[in-house]
Amino acid sequence: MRGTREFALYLEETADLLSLKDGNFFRIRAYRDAANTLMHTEEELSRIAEGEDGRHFEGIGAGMISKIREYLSTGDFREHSELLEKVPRGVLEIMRIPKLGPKKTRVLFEKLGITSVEELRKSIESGRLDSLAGFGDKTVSNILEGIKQLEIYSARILISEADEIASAVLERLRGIRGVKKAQAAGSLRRRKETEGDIDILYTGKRPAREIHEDFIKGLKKKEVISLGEKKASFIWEGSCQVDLRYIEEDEWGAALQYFTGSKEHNVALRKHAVRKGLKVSEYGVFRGGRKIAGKTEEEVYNSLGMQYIHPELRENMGELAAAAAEELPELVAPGDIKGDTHVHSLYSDGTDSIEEIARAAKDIGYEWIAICDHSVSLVIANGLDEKRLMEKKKEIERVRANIRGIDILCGQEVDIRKDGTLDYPDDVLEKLDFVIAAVHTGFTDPEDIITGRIIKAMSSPYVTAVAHLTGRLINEREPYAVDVPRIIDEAARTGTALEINANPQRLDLYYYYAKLAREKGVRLAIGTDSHHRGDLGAMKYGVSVARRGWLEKKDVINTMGAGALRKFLAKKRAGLKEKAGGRA
DNA sequence: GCCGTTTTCGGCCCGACTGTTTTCAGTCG
Repeated sequence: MRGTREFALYLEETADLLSLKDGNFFRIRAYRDAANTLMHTEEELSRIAEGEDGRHFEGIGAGMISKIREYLSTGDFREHSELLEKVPRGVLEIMRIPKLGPKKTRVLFEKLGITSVEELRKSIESGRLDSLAGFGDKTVSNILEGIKQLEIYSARILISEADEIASAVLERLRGIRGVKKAQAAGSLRRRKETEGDIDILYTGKRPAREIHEDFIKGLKKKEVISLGEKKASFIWEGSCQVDLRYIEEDEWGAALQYFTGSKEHNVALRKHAVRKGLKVSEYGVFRGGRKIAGKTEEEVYNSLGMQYIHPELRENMGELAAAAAEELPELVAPGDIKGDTHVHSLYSDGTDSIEEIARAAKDIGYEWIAICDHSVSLVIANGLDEKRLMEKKKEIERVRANIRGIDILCGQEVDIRKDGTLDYPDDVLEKLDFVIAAVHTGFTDPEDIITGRIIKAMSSPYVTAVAHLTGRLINEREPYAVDVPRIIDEAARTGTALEINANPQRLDLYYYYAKLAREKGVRLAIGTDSHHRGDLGAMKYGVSVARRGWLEKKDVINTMGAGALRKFLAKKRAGLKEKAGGRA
């Protein structure tokens, strides 16, 4: 799987290099399509190369198969290595500057020999671009601004930050005279984990340019990127690009569909439409010159002979075929959630007492909550030894008696030690209602070591779920090396749940692994990893990941009532003890 | 380079905004 991803990146790079060399447009796209397919599969690269010349993988044909084979035996393939000899990687970096594409980058490289962003900046300062055809004053100043943007805004923002920005922009927009309805589209509406920019659509009864001009009053001039009749782009409070788009009322559905994406979903949808003799654009669905749909999204999908597809599913991962066959899943929804599986209290590194947490959970409408503090090894987070753990258990019993209507589970987030053993002995684990096992050490160990630790932990009858499986912190820390598909298989075998960590900086398990887990019959546990009761609201981000992973209510243990949940917890213990010969 | 309900060749998704080349190319989504 690791090899698959690296190979996909090489394909992507080959496409970039070809575009600089003025390669055939469709050939370049074929490389990108193949890269995209491989980015979204869990299949081993060697398995793909074995298969019936890869026919069942979209965009992987005989040519790609032979490149895969070459890559598997040599670590690279000829087209890629030869192109890289001719074009330094620094040139690819230049192409990432906003408003610089392959054509202009190529001119800079071939006419002036510029091979890095830094060199480009110096060349502009020394006036080397002044006499270059196609590089007027405006273009040059845009490049300088683009270099700054590349540095400042290159990190994608978290979905939680994007939600805040979108709310603020929507509030401002709705306050402008003539604006009727307004809504966020784009990756934010698909609830993608991070956003590169934010798309806002609106309808209005005043010329859009006037509305745009009203909107940008108060923004700094350099924050305004473009200002057109239908679209305006700007940087919101120095952090993120926002695009506003004016939409005609009767084209709302088509526009919302189009600007929600994903790009891959839309391309596939349009191909599907073409096969049916129809044309889809952001203005509607057309047969010949006649518009047959466009007012609502439902209408758009229905006119193409398929069910409405929820935005979270629109990643071209099989949703079009499922919608055409009326086989889309009934996605789990925020209202289905009856409890949170991962909350820290004052006992370790949280800020609230168990009673405060329980009352907050009850206010949300939960039926139960699992208080999972850190275990003894995690000294830095005030991990609990056995004595304090028993105090915590007693306190939970006291609070349980005090607050009616919510079940409090005594849980722990138990460290998986370096050797794969758990941080408490079995007789202590047995006293807990809910155990999530987690890796907090050895992040740089190789894949087989970390995978082995987790698999060993899952074999314990007391481990309910594995927390934040890859350990990534978005924009801060890369995931550790772990063979997720193997762990999913093992989770299925042992009846262990896998956590979807709902903290917006983690969102780990990733949605495509959640989908794989569902396909293998593994249950998912959504935990907010809250350290303050105000963080319990992060549940919605976990639910979004679940929805993006095609999960239904029955796939998510948070939808169980307290009684059903306790039965589920007992089942794994009983099952694994039985397999161990009934001696445990 | 991929692909097939116009099928082994000849197509391959669609449109807006910007800047500059006064009729369009490049970039972006």
